Amino acid sequence: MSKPKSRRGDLTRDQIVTAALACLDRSGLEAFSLREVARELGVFPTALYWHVPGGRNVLLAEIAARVLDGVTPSCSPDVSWDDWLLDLFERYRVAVRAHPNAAPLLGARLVSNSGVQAEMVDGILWALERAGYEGAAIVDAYNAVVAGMVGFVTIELAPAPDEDTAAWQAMQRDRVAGIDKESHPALVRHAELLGRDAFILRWEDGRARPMDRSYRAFAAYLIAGLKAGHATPPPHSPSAKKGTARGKASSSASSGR
Amino acid sequence: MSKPKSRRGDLTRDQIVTAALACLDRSGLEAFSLREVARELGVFPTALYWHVPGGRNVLLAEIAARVLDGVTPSCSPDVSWDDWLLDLFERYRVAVRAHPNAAPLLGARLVSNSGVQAEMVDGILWALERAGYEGAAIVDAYNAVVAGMVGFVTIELAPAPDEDTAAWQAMQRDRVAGIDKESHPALVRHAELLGRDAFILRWEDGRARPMDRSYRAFAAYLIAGLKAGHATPPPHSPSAKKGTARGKASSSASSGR
DNA sequence: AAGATTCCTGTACACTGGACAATAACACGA
DNA sequence: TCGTGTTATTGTCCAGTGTACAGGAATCTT
Repeated sequence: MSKPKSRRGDLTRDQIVTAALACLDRSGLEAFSLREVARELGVFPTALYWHVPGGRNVLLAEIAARVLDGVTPSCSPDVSWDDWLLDLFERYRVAVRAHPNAAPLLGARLVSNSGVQAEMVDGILWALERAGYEGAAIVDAYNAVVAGMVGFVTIELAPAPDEDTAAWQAMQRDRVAGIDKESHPALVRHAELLGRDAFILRWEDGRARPMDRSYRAFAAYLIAGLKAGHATPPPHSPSAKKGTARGKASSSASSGR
Repeated sequence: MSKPKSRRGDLTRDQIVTAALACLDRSGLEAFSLREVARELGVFPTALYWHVPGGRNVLLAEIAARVLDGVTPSCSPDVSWDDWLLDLFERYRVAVRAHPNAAPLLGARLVSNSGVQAEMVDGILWALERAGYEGAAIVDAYNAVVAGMVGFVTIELAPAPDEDTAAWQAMQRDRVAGIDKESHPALVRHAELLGRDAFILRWEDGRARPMDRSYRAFAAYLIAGLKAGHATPPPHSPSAKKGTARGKASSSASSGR
């Protein structure tokens, strides 16, 4: 699988990305190294620079693009816009779950290859138009969709520390078990149910314990909000002063375009 | 600030975390190194291992905890639950924006220090209880809140590539400018407005161009969904078969406990 | 046949996180 | 006052990283 190289001019950019994705799947993002990719291809590390100028970061971006290849559903007018969005949510998650180690690339980097994802962007806008959004409001709605979809999956798959998992899991479990009943009553009240299925408290990541139900609920919340939000355009728009009341805190405001 | 060390027994864990956070703020996460932290403290790199067993990763986790210290608003029954959530959203973002380079730590890692964030968890649950959530549904609502809040900010602050930004920005801008009008009509239609304020298309990250308005809109959507969602409990619950209609795609389902 | 281009081999460098042993400074009981 | 053990830090070391750069061989062009 790695040996039948060595001929001349065989090394393709695609091959490199494929091999790199395989490495990433196998060894995780922390341990990802150009040298391992090169080893896999039976090639000197610096050979990669010829096909992937820009080196490591560019290669990682390429991987991200590859992972997201083909996620966007087709824009058939037969499906309602909200069903289309739900479909996109589902497919995105499936695609990323196929390469969970790539999740941080998609969520915690400004992906450069907007070319590849153009159809996704186009699709979302198309759906939101059909939902009644237009003008400046569509920008916020679009950002909400992307942030929700990408954000949830990124966090769901955020990797747990790799050092002896057993001990760490036990520690984590004990920690939530030993939380003060007096000062954190609500937490203790639901500790049982939250257990391994709640962000922050859980001791397994989304690989070991998928969060299908929560993800679907999340998508439902968001889309419900988008349905309502278009009727009453959120905060901004011409006249809007107290829109949604605020509490306290928050120093920096302003600068929102 | 870095010299008056050298005495004995002066090195504290807190000092280390402080210095590390300073390094992170200055040099970014990619370039973050124990050696730089040690240099800042005027100390040998391996000395850090004494106070921070576990090394790099543990130190990063510690930083994350430090950044989130004190975000959670107090749970006064005077504010409505949705206002309280809005306040949390706002404060969380302000806290992370103060140390944008730490954003990936919060969003793309399973933070271990659940102890520190116990009050946040407790607060969210308290708010959701007042919103009418209980039983299994509260888990999903909780996850939705965390995923939304953390997810958005993580993506907003996802770092742009650091290599000569000017050239990269130009390239990125040209790319969206040159998108095919025929195959991506909706995109081109809104390209003007989306421009620098939309995920994926933008060529600056959230440091250079904050997304205040979109964030607030996002929070509003989500909370609106949570209001509605509690009335009609989402997908699951005893009898629920077709809940929300689905489109196509989606191979893997199941396993949601 | 000769030259230019394309692709890859090698070498080199500055840097990383972290294991480990030696060593200095202190605390404290005798 | 003197050991003596614990704590905190210094050094040394190693395997491994990304990538700049100089060549050299295979292939294509003329």
